[in-house]
Amino acid sequence: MTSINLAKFLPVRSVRTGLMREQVVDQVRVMIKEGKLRPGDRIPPERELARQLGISRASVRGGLRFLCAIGVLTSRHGSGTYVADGPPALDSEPLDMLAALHGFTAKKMFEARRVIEVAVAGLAAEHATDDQLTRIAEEVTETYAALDNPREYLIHDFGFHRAVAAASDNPILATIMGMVSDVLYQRRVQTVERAGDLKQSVDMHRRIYRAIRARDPQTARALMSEHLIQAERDFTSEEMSESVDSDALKNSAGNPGKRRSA
Amino acid sequence: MTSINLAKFLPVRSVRTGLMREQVVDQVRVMIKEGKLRPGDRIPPERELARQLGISRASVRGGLRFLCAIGVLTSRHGSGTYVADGPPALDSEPLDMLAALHGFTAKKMFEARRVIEVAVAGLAAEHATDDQLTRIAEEVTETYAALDNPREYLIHDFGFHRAVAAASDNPILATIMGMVSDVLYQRRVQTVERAGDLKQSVDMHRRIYRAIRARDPQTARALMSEHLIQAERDFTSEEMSESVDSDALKNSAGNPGKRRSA
DNA sequence: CTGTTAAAGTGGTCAGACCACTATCGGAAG
DNA sequence: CTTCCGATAGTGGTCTGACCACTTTAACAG
Repeated sequence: MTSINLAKFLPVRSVRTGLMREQVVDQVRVMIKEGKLRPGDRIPPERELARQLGISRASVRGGLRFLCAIGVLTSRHGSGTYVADGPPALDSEPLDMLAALHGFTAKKMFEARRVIEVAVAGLAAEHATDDQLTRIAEEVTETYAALDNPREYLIHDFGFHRAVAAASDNPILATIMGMVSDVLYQRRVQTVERAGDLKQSVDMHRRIYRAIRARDPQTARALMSEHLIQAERDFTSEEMSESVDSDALKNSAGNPGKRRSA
Repeated sequence: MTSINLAKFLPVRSVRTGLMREQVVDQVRVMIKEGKLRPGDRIPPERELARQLGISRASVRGGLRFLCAIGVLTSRHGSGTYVADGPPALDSEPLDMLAALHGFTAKKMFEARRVIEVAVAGLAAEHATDDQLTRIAEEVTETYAALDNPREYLIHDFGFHRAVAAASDNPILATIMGMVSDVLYQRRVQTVERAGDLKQSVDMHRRIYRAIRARDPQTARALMSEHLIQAERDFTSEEMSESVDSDALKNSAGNPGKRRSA
């Protein structure tokens, strides 16, 4: 680079009425859709992007923050900004906010979850690989082992459902299910200490697993439906039994899924 | 306010290792969950939020940008920042990016859509109000009227599905369906000019509508399933017939849903 | 009362600086 | 030679203050 920033002499703002930070988003979007950016890749430093696009670093950061917010990028302080890797996932925060904003009821939430999970269970029975079956079985085992530890139990409870979704061979449904169940998980973790019969629930997990392993979609669907109807009942009764110390452990609550921040 | 900014004298950064902009997100999140912020409300100006929280305006903007990105807030240049209003909706951009990043196939996309829409059609048959039935009928009519205008046709095609979802009485499923179908819409709009028999599709819409109006969930579900299987076939064949001028109208493509920007 | 204009308010951008954290590489200690 | 550690860039995070672009409002002229 031989010269000072030319941008200030060019009416860049005028030619494209769009926002400056949109340039960053568009640039990254195009590169992703053209396959030039793969999960795990590192993108250029903010200062260099600013120079390349002829805009300020503040605007670059605006665009990058947007992409971080929707889960496409992740920033690591001191290291760089990377394209999100790992299994595809949608942040549950938007849905969670939407639920609070529009007063979505738990009943409707469970209904949505049931619609998706029942289908997912059927697909898993059709498509699960041996590895995926093993993964499901492991979660069942871990859940049994955590029957006396509500917090740990819950992690493997939802881990089971996540494993089933992963075995459905449909990443879109798995991703959406993960988003919905994550919202439910965050509510559940606050009440699970007052839970009733946990064993009954794991037993059902085991039966679902067996149906999937037996390649029996119909049974898998039926059992999953029954299981979720029961889960809703349990959840509702947990919420009913208000206890004074309910928020004692609210803060230290772990999360089985990934949790993005701004 | 009687004093200068005190923040610089306090080791704010130290006590909470968290990011500064997270303060903004947390503040808004709490206010939403406590019901103090309703859709359509205007939040304080950036400069005032910065003063209240004792952080810089840049950090405030960071937090607000995050909330805008996930669809909770919308900024209006020169006016203010508002809590998102209108019907609940999840931005399709995250799912769209995820699809590009992980190579989700159209086949899987349609499968996911079918799972959700079939269920939604059944629920609509059970719960649709008269107004919602009218809304669905209107979309069918408009679609018939646009049979000779592929672009307009497509808007009302997806409008029909959106109307059915709205009638399901489950905002979560409706929101998720909107997100998925929006991704499909954006791909479809690029190929619809080469579409084949549009009338067959809208005829099916009419039959679905009748099943819903007749309060016949089973038929509604069956017809919706059949309809979407056919829609997938149509879409696939449209994509096969590659044409040189396919991107001529790509830019001017309208969008029936809302489209957020950074 | 109506239409126009000026002013204030607000989000968007810019500039340059400094802080906090990470990764890397060289040299010192074992 | 290996291991450990400290210096050193490199990178994202934050701060400051200024100015620009747009919207809204209110004052003003007709």
